[in-house]
Parts: sequence; structure tokens; C-alpha cells
Amino acid sequence: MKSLSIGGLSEKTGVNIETIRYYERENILPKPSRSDGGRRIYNNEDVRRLNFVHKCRNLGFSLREIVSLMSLVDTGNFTCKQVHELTVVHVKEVSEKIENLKRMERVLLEMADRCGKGSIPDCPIIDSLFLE
Amino acid sequence: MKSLSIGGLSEKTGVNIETIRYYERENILPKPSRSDGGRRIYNNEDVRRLNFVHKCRNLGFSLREIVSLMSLVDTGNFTCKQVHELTVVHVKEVSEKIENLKRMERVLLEMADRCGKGSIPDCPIIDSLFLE
DNA sequence: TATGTATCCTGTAGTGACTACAGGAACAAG
DNA sequence: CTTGTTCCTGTAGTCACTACAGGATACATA
Repeated sequence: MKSLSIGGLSEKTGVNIETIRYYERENILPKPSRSDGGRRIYNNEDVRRLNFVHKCRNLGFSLREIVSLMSLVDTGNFTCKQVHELTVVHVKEVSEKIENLKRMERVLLEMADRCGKGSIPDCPIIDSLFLE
Repeated sequence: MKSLSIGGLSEKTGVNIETIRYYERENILPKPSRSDGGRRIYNNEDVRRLNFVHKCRNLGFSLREIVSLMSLVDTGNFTCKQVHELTVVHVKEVSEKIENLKRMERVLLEMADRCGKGSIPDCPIIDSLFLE
């Protein structure tokens, strides 16, 4: 088993040192063992855990959701069905965000198109932003 | 000219009272006039301004961007071309966010699909989340 | 051994955009 | 006047980080 310092863990996982400490403080990650001098010593399980958290964050899960999921895993008290459902719910949330952004994009493009017509000195974009 | 209390302004614009105060504090909005008793009194121009800010927020502009834009408008020192360019840059940012979310969505759907195959007791979703 | 450098520690505070009190004042209606 | 509603200021919290400051530890080199 290879042990790592926090800097080592940060390099191996791509998660910022400050962020790792933050996760520990917020109890997203367990407290690691320490050297005699007080430095954090991380093992393989710590690496696996942080990878999990990192992956989940990248997929848009909130820290709260991640803690819940991790707790399921830790107790071994879950079914693949449960996890599937959580994932499906989350996909829906992501899809809604996409739709919102697309709507935003559409409005912006329309505005840009209007302005691109070269109307001066009034600006259709500014005008439309002042409307109710 | 119809004057409004902060509650009135909030109702008319759909922006939260606390948020309006926040915008004032952060100098996103100008300080309104006050009654003898110290209550805020908003006029039509205040309404127009808040509509502008609200619209821009809904379109994903940051408060900083909004302040810049508003400052252009206030000085009358801008061209429709400038605004157009700002808008186009912003559209690009929104489009990138959409792509990121789509990537996220794709990964999540793949994971859900794997789990949907009914593999028990191991969970492919959890397994893949632990990978580097 | 001493020195220099890099890494680590804790605690605090800041970012951006809100949101939510607490305690008290102003206002309107009965 | 009393009661209920709205408003005020100041402070703090949310979420997920991020960035110090000041000091300690660990390692490498001379």
C-alpha cells in the first residue's frame, strides 16, 4: 500500500489541495491518519473515495447528494435500482438545465440578430432589455 | 408618475425584496429616494433599471457584466456594434455551458443504461464512479 | 550541523449571487 | 390606542470552493 501526502493525493486525483481540506472539514471525506509531525497520510481507500467524489462533482451531483450516495455504498444497504433511480432523477435535472440554457441562448441569438441588422443609433438589444 | 415601495417594486418586477436591497448595497442599482420615515420610494426609472438587471440576470449575464453594460447605456457612449459583440461573446459562453451539460448528460445516460440491465448485486454506476 | 526550500498545518476570510433572520421602526386600519 | 403588516439595518448563512497569513515540518544540500 502506497501512502500519499495531501499534495500527492491532489496530483493523483486532480483535486485541489484546498478543496481536499475543505471536503474533510465538511465531512465529505473521512479524516485521514496523520504522521508524527501532524501531516495527513492518505491510503488507497482515500484515493478511491476522492475519485468517487470528484467524479460525482463532475457529473453535477451536489455534495449533499454525494454524501447520501456514499453513505448508501458504505452501509452496503442499497440496490442497483435505487442508484439507477437517483441517476435518472439527476439526468432529468441536468436536462432541464440544458433546456434553460438553450432558451437563454435562443433569446440571445435573436437579440444579436436584430442588432446585426445595423440599426443605429438605437440599440434593439438594450431596448429589449429595458422591457418588462 | 407612480411611486412604489420596495414591496411594490418587488411585485411589479418579480425580483425578491432582499435581492433588491442586495443590488442597492452592491451598487448594481442606485440608491432610491426615501420617505420622511426612511422608506424607499421607487419611480419609473427605478422600475426600468431593475427590469434591465433582471432580464440580464435571466440571460446569464453576471452582475459585473450588467454593471458594465448599464454604465455604457448611462453614458450613452456605446455603439450597437459593441453591444452586439458583448452579446455574441456571451452567447458563446452559454453555448459552452450547454455542451458541458450535454456531456454530463451523456455520461449519466450511459451509466443509467448499464444499470438498467439489471445487474445485481454489483452496481455498474457505483463501480464506475470509483474509477480514476 | 546549518541553511534553504518546499510542503504542510490551522484558522480565517473572501468569491458570487443570493437568502434569511433578529430586533426595532413606520404605516395603515379598526 | 391597539393590532397587524410592511419596512429598516445589520449580520450571517447557503453552496462550493479559493486564497491567504503565520507558523511548523520535512527534505535536500553544503
